[in-house]
Amino acid sequence: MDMRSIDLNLLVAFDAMCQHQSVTRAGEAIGLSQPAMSAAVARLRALFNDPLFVKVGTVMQPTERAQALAEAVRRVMVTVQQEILQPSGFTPETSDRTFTVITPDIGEMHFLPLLLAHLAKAAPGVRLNAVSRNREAAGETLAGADADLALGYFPDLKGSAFFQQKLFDNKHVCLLRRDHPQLRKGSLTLKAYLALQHVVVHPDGREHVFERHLQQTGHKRDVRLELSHFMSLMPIIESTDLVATVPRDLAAICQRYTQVEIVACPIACPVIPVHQFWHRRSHKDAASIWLRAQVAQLFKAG
DNA sequence: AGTGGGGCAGAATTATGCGT
DNA sequence: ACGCATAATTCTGCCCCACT
Repeated sequence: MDMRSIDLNLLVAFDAMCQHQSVTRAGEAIGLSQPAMSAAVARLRALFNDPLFVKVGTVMQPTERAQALAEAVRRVMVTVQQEILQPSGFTPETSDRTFTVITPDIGEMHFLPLLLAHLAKAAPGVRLNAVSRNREAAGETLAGADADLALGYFPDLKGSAFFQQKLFDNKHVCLLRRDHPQLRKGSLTLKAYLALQHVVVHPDGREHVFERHLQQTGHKRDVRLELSHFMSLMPIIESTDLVATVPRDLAAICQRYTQVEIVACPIACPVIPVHQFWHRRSHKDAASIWLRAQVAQLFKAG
């Protein structure tokens, strides 16, 4: 049977007949006169090649064919009512939605603890899925409906397809172990900074703002260790004389969990603007709007 | 591509017949 | 008397085509 040959309103009539077992009552229930309802039943009979409802005493009793169809038709009615005709809204208190957020490992450390704590109270059924994407893939993932939000520094997410909201500026600071000899010598001068041994993180596919700035200004450092993950920094800084130059939010997390100190960086690198990004596809989506509002409330500076 | 008019098919309504 | 089916009539929505 071709879907196009069926008037789906006939399923409404069928469902009403199952519920009321009377042409007149079923018609009243769905706003049809008795003759119109009778005609709808006649069309259903022709469609399914079965009487569907036969008069037994005072009721129109469903035939075996009608009984076999009834449950499936009811499911269609419920699905249409609940998932198509319901006004689009988002109820955080009862939602069991899973939000997917693109963010690098720094972002996971910075955003997720606070966001999760907030969700536990405001939306206890909501789940979070944090994924890491490089600069090019972040846009494709948002556009492909595989993520709701990107949090962090994504300079490539431009154009009319994407919206963004600035959350805060991240500047670079230096991270040394708490009993590092340099800390006894006062503030960190450029000369002292360049004389130290450095650990540098090159996360895969991410923008290396500070490295690019050093190249442009011609400063040369003694790099003793290169890493691909920020997570490894904490035990390494804590147990060596190496210095790392990292975004302030990461440095603050390291300081919270390990014996390290934050020192102002003597090289004035441009600040890194941290935004939340979303695709125009989810711009009007009630759940996405709600999530963006929570992120802005929790992390937007000023 | 969008709009408006004519024609057509089918669904709804009214009136009525028929069976229980 | 009540409820279902049917004939005649009316109404509505869709399609096609011409026009802008």
